[in-house]
Amino acid sequence: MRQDRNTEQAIIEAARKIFQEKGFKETTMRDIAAEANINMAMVHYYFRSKENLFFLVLNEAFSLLVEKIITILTNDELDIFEKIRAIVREYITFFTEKPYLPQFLMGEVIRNPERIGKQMLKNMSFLNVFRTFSDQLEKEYEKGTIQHISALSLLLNIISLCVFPAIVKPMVCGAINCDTALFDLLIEDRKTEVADLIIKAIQIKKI
Amino acid sequence: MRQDRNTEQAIIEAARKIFQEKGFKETTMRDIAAEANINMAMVHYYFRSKENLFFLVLNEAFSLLVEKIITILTNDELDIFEKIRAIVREYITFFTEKPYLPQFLMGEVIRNPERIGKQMLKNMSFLNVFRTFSDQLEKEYEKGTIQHISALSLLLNIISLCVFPAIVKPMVCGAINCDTALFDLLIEDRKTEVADLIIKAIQIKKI
DNA sequence: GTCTATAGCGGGATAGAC
DNA sequence: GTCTATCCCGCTATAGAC
Repeated sequence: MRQDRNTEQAIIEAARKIFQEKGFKETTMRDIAAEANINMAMVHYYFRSKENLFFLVLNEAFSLLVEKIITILTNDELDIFEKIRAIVREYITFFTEKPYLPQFLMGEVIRNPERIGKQMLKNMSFLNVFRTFSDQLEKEYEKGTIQHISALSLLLNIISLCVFPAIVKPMVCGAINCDTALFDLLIEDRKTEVADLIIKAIQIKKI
Repeated sequence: MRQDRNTEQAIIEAARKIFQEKGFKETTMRDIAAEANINMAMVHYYFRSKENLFFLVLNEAFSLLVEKIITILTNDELDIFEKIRAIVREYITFFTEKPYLPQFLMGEVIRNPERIGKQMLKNMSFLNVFRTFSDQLEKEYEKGTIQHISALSLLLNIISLCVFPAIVKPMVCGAINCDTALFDLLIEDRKTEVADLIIKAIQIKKI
């Protein structure tokens, strides 16, 4: 009985789960095989090496995030403020639904920053998107509605405020001895608060 | 010839360097011994296990950071805004001087969040400091100078904006193909920009 | 395609001479 | 205290039977 796709799919799903939980080094091929209810040799049969399988899962997750932000930034119908609100809402929601992702991705960003950076660079659309957004910011500045700010700095602020709290959530809950559900409420509020904060900080108040 | 302290010190310094560069799993006792110009057995003689040595280095680094923020938050002579400015300035400066630290600490926060959280909880002064700051915020709110915001949310914002950019610096430089020196300039500007941003966002404008 | 068994290596830890 | 040599385990990867 042929069950190529079944087995392959089962391995990918198992790998996704275990890698995202434990990261590259802490995950063993035995773990993955066990989770997929097959033998360790099969994992090598389908994916040749642990690295191959890992990068498959990593790129998959990373692409999701990058596509989200690109979709928003290239939407001509949104002004700067709507884009900010959309990014914040999408990211915080996404991380709430997939709580392992921030740690998983950040772990790899820390372990191997150049690899991910290079890969983003290859994806040329990213640089273009960045420039387009930068132009839009410049125009808004000339209209006198916002302060001058570099696109990089603005994006860094947005991503920082969305991602970092998700990463430190387990530590903070331990440190101040609070329930994770309570922290989730705080995060829920941040879906609008963070955007408000950033917009208020760059917006020039009308008289 | 007795050289307890020399050897012990050499090991700690070597461990600090290698662990901070490569993290726990990627570091081997052989690496550390080589860096300290001694034998691997000596490292075990002085510190019994890899974990012992690692936590020594980790706690050392982590304490530095926590003490910095506690010192600022408990300084009665500073108002809310001065505290925000001081924390931002101290942290960004610190991370610029020790570029490995953010990655190192964050790596461990991701790998073992509960352990660090628990340890902070044991350090009871931290919870008190947090409450004191919370009270100060409440008073400022009653004076009508700032919007209502929880101490946790505010601190999360500050730390996020200081730490996250330092962590992703190598990736971002790769992604947009910019020199790290250029990125450092951007970070330098953030020593005041980040505080401005946060203060502008919570401050209630006088009429 | 799927399994069992094992090669082969790199790591932490330790015994024991000096 | 310091060294060399070695133990022993757990991991990735593969050989080979079915």
